[in-house]
Amino acid sequence: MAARPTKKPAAPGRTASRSVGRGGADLRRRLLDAARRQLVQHGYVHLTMRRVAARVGVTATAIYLHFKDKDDLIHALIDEGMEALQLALEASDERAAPPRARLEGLCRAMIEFGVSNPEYYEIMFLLHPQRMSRYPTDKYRRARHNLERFADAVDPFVKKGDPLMATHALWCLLHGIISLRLAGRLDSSLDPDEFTDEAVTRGLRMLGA
Amino acid sequence: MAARPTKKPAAPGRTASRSVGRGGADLRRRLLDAARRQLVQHGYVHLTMRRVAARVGVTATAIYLHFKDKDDLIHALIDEGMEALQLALEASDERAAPPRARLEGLCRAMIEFGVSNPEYYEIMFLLHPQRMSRYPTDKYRRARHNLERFADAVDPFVKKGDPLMATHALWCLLHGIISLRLAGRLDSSLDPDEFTDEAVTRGLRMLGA
Amino acid sequence: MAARPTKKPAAPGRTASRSVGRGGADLRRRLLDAARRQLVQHGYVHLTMRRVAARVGVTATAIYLHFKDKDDLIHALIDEGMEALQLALEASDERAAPPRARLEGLCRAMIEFGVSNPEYYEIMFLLHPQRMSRYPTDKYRRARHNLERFADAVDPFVKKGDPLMATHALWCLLHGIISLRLAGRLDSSLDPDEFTDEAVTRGLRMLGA
Amino acid sequence: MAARPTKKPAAPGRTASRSVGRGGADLRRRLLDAARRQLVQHGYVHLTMRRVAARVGVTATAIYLHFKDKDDLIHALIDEGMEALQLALEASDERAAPPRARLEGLCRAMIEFGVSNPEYYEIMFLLHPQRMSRYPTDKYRRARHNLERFADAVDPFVKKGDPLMATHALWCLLHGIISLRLAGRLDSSLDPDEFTDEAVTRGLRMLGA
DNA sequence: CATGAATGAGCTTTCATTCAT
DNA sequence: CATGAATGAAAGCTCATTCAT
Repeated sequence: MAARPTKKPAAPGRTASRSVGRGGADLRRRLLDAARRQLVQHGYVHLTMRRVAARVGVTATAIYLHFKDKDDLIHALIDEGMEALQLALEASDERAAPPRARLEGLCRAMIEFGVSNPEYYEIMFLLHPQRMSRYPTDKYRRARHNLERFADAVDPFVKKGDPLMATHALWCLLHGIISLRLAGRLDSSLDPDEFTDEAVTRGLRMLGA
Repeated sequence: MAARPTKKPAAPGRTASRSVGRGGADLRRRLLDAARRQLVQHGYVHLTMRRVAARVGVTATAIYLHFKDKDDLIHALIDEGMEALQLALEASDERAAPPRARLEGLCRAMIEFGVSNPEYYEIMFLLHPQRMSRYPTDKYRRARHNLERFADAVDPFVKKGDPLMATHALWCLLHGIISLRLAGRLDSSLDPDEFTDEAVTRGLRMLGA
Repeated sequence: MAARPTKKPAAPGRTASRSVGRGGADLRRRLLDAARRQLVQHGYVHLTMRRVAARVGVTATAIYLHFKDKDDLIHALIDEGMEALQLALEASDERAAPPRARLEGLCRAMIEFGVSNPEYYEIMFLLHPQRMSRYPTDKYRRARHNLERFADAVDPFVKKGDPLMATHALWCLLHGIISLRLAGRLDSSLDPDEFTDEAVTRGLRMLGA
Repeated sequence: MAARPTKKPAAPGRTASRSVGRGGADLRRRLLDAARRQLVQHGYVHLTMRRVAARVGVTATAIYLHFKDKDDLIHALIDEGMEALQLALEASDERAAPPRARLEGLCRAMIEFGVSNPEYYEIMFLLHPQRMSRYPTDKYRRARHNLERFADAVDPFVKKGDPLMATHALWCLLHGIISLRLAGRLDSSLDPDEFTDEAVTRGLRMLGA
């Protein structure tokens, strides 16, 4: 029933979502939400099936009605994350704006996403793919899509040299900012927001803007 | 290198004694090496005492002769890593060189270190401190020391603005480059070395060099 | 008896269901019984979850479905014991009988209980409370209740002096008798029953009866 | 006090016992002392070889030079305890005193011993013999000797009935008093010393005194 | 007389997962 | 659609004990 179609297309979130009455219904949704919360609170390792289930108010067994196994659950989470990021970037991508403003907006949106969705960011970019039983690589395509949006915005600035490389460099900077902030590894004397401002400015300069 | 001599002052690696059974007094070294390897292969959680011991050819109990507990083992690893990085940076820090060359050298050394010591890099910068039982914060001082070296090299380039922030921005870029490479999340069409070159160049430009 | 119905209200022991594998819902009961037996055989420390489980024919893990942890299991045992003793004393407390007969009956019942329920007696009175992770003190209230029954029966005999002290003295005698018998520390040339008779008689005389 | 000869008569531990300088010498003595202290602090179970050794400042291995195994150590402790009790009773046994005073003195000495040597008392009378690998029963002979002293003192009071039984009854009372006190199971509203007085008085009355 | 290094058995506990209902 | 009962594997750790030195 709707609630996040098992795999592909249309509806984001929950579509019709009529029955939320109390028990049954979109359990899948609630499981994912609980899992996401656990993820950020206790980290990947301590995301246990039992706890997720308990938080939602069902038995651990119930999870297996909706997900093949723990990895499947994580994969679904990654999917969601990818989609969420895509939406976030799309929403703040002002194609009509002047190139510099557009790119700056995208950068800020990216950082904003990472910082305010640490759970997603973690599984999307921090989890070593080798360490979770094979996340189907085609799923990463959506990730590439996001990168392409950046490439598109970066393009106007790159006169000489490979635009792809330039994009990647920017991407690295953004990733560095986000992940160090998430890990609490940024000097505590730095004001996070102020630093973000400066880092983005420098990021643009890096591209020659 | 880096070794971290605790008992045997002399030879780092494993001396001559190739012994495995009793008598292998350099067991500590071998345990650390095995643990480091496990860490990068399976991650923090799945670095198990049993596996580490087995890989070295001893019982799990034997580990406890050299390390108080799992955390102690990890901490020792971090210590080693910190020292190794410090040495690596020190070795390639040509203070006498022109500012630009010096900074570029440091950046390259940093990336080189991260890429060729994934085990160390991971525990040093990717592990959430909250998630491993408190690593004595004073140990992080060495980390700050490394950052300060960068700050020192960055200084000449920053005419206006906070040099600390500039340094951190560069640090973020470097961290992004390393961690994405380690996670295999960099576009496969990119030549790693070439990209490193370009990224470093852009990094310098970011600072106004 | 005493049973401690938690799930199945009816039959104590093990009902009809002799089942061992799945389905044996009275596993809790069987675990408690096994634990009790282990306790008297090997003592508190060597009462291991593994052994208890094995004796019953399940995995150690299964215990944790019924008891939070080892202490929880022990506590449940104490509870049962307290209840059993209370019932035993109540059953043989003939309030209507002449004071001497009543008190004598209680003494005999107490000894009888201790001697024929060594497992219970041990955890109830021989275990140092400091040495088992805090048994909720309110649970000891039932113990006091038993003592009060004795105090009530002792009262008529104590003309002068503190009845509480007299009761405790009697209690000490009874405890001494039971625990030395349980530990096999009573001279083997003594006939246990005969000795009990005499000791009780002397106990009453101790009170002035 | 001779240091407790290893087994039988002649040479006590170290013979001349000259060197107590610092390290070596009467290690055996110090081990026993440490063990006894551990016993009372952490209980029988947590009396570990390692801890005992550490407390004394030697390796666990060193213990095995002086004791066959853990049981042997405990046995030695029991021996000491028996001897200590014997000495304590002997010291306070005023054979010349009037019967009542003599017996009362013995009772008090016994209680005093138990209460102030909980470590000894525990292993001597509270440890189930079945649970420690066979303590040579002949060692218990010394225990019997102590009992006989009581029997001797009790004798004058027993006009009718078996004096042995009477003695045992008294013994039970004393044991009850001591063990309940040690276990902290005596009503906290009772003043220990006062109670001891009363209990002893009643104990004598129990014998007809 | 004593150590340092190591073992092997065992402990409690937790986890993902399954199966019958 | 969901549960309750159970499993098997594994984890971190501790203990008594031994052996070579």
